Amino acid sequence: MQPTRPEIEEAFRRVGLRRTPQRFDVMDFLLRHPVHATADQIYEELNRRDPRVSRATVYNSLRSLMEAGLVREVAMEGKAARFDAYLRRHHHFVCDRCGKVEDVDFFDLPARERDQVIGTRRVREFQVTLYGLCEACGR
Amino acid sequence: MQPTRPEIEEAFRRVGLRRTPQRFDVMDFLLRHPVHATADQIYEELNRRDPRVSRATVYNSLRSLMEAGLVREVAMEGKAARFDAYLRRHHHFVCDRCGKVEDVDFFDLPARERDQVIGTRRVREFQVTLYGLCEACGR
DNA sequence: TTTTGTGCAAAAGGTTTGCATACGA
DNA sequence: TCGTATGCAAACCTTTTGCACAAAA
Repeated sequence: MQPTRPEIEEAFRRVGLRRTPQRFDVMDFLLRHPVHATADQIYEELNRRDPRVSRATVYNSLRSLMEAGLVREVAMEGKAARFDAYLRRHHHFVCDRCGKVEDVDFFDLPARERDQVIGTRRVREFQVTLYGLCEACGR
Repeated sequence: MQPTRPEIEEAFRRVGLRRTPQRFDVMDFLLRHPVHATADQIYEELNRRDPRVSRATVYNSLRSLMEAGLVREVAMEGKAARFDAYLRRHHHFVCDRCGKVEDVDFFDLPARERDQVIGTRRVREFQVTLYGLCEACGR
């Protein structure tokens, strides 16, 4: 989109991604809407603003952004995947009722239990997903 | 299949699920193969043993088992869903290389951090997923 | 100029559904 | 018997792919 968003340009440069308008817009959308949109929601919005944007390109962009580590896919039971700008570590909260996915601040695991449980596996990363009722649904 | 498996019959009775051969076999398969099979893998195996088993019925059975809380769906980024008999709480480990999903023993989260992070949301459950290299791939 | 991305439409999974029939309780 | 599950095939939804053209570095 219009506002230059130097952080995106810088991130693209850092990971060696070409700056195409479509790819830029996908990243921009994810940063502006931290609501874990589906590929289709991203497509609808970008295509409405600029009809040149195709569904395939949204998927392609998401893939390159994921491969570059700037975006993460949040696998959702049964439903379409959701996407998440991943510039800083965090966990997720999924509302049982409205299905919304919210970011929650990162926190670490208790080292003792974790080490006991992982045995000799080499753990690169972990992700905590909490389920329950979000603030709006919970009252 | 053949061996009566009283634990399954009992679980079905407990949650009020009819005992059909197909449904029973799906549950039995998941208990015998704690490898987080896809619906299609379950279908292939059951249909090979008994050609009367259809794909739709495998999906239907998985759905009723999930609704009854006996089975859990493990959402996998990009790929087909995997299914997991969920008679006791546990977490998951996903191998980056071979894609295998392993159960790891349940452990709790540090209460302080968790409460800070969830704020006023009502958390019903949580799930930790660890990523890395499994024992076989790690050396 | 070289390489990579884009758009389109078609294809490929994976999962759900409608309907007549079969089966469990 | 009554109500629910099954099997089949078709429908559906999401995602990927092949190819010719366009744009980035």
